[in-house]
Amino acid sequence: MTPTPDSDLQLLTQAALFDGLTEAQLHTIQQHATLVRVPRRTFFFHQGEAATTFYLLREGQVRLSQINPEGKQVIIHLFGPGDVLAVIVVLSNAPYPLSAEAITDCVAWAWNRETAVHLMEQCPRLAINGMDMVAGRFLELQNRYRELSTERVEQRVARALIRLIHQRNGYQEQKPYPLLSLTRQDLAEMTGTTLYTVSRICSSWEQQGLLEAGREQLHIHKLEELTTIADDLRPSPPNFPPRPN
Amino acid sequence: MTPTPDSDLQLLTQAALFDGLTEAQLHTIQQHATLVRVPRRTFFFHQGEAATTFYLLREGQVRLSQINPEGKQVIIHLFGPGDVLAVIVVLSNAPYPLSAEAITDCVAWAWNRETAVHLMEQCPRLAINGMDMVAGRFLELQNRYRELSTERVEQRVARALIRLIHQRNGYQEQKPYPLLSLTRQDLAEMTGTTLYTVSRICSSWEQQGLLEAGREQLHIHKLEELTTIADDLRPSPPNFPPRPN
DNA sequence: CGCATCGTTGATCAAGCTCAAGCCGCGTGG
DNA sequence: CCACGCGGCTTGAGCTTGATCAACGATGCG
Repeated sequence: MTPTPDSDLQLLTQAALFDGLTEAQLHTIQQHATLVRVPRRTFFFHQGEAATTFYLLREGQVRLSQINPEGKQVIIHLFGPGDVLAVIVVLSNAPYPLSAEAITDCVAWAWNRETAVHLMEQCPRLAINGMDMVAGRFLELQNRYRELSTERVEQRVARALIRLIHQRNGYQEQKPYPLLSLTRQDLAEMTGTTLYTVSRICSSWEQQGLLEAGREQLHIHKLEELTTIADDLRPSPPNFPPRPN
Repeated sequence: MTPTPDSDLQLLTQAALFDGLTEAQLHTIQQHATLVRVPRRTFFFHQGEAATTFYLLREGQVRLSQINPEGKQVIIHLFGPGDVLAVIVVLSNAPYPLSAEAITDCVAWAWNRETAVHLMEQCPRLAINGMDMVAGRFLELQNRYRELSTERVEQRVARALIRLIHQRNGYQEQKPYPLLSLTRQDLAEMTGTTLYTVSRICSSWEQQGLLEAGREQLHIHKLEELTTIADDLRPSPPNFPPRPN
């Protein structure tokens, strides 16, 4: 951990978490921040450890996952730059309910529990922003929960890909949209299915020219088609009238 | 909507949401509150409406559910007295992402969006408490998501019952623990399965003397056994060595 | 009494999980 | 530079869980 150099203040101010704060407040916040580097395949924290720190991710990709007694993993979220790690849990001093692993080399700002609470009590705006970010995550999780309850595997995988493209590349990138450092296993753990099923689905989509599949990467050619797959409701024998309603 | 009578201030102050606030702050909050009554089978709000109001539930049971394009419902949470409704969404002025229906006659305090944001900016403590409550819900949802991903139906139903007993009756009640106003359909929508499967499971449990099943109610006799069912990992043919590890 | 809502149970069937076997590509060390 | 091994991926065969459909029973309410 090294003290944050001045040049970083710029970057800090751009984060959604700090929207609407005054110069002075930003300065205080920045003074209490430390910069951490977390190399690929190592952990920000493990499930069960005391939640002492929260992070604002500057560079890299982070996988938030929970593991159950049987050893099965579930991916709750993938984070990218600008996202906030462990805001929720750091307020109540419960243990981390899940683990955060760097999928690529990461750089993040870190604050500890006490300063976090203190800062929020000083500037309500910070608490409100935090709540807002939690809200977004909450909505996403709610939707994924509904999908897991009601949709078939193929649809869920399609949605997962769409979601990843939106949040990772922030849209702008050219077709074919790339998804890197993403294993079939990851996709399976995101959608509540198995490695095997994901593999079959990807193969089938590749044959249809929908995407190009590679080791730890996919390149999506026809996003629109994925969308129609995701929204396609057909609990019925092949060749069904599109739906009477 | 009627102005809140003074006698209610007592009750207000007990809510976890208002923990650690000063007398003065409580008074302000109370002044902006209105009391609403929502009869059984009617809605606090519907999915898709603009989120204008948030609620603190005083009496009754509320079902938070989301409905998908196909018309399938999913129950995200059941609320009881002291719980907070729609805190998350009222900050961002997005539409309600789900519907809230009274399963029994309800009484609740209500605040509108503007006053909520205003109050939180005034007393950070309120924002922090709100975040804390959201955090709890978030953790629950995360766990249910993992369960839905990794566990079999029977386990999920067992867990759902356990959870309901804890949060409804707050423990203290005598065996047999009662669960009222709870249909098989509700249980199915909570656990991501069908009415039929839940019915079969309940029948089987009843035969084993684990509980007593009735119309819209269950009386749990052996909570402990439910726990062992919930934790029972056996992805293997009957009569399997308990697990070597 | 009749209707609506809720619940039960059997028969059937398919989606997707599991297991097994083998391929491919890459990085490491001999 | 090659070979080896590991991590990731593919594909087939078989099987299980739990969904679906259908018919009927029970309960309560107006």
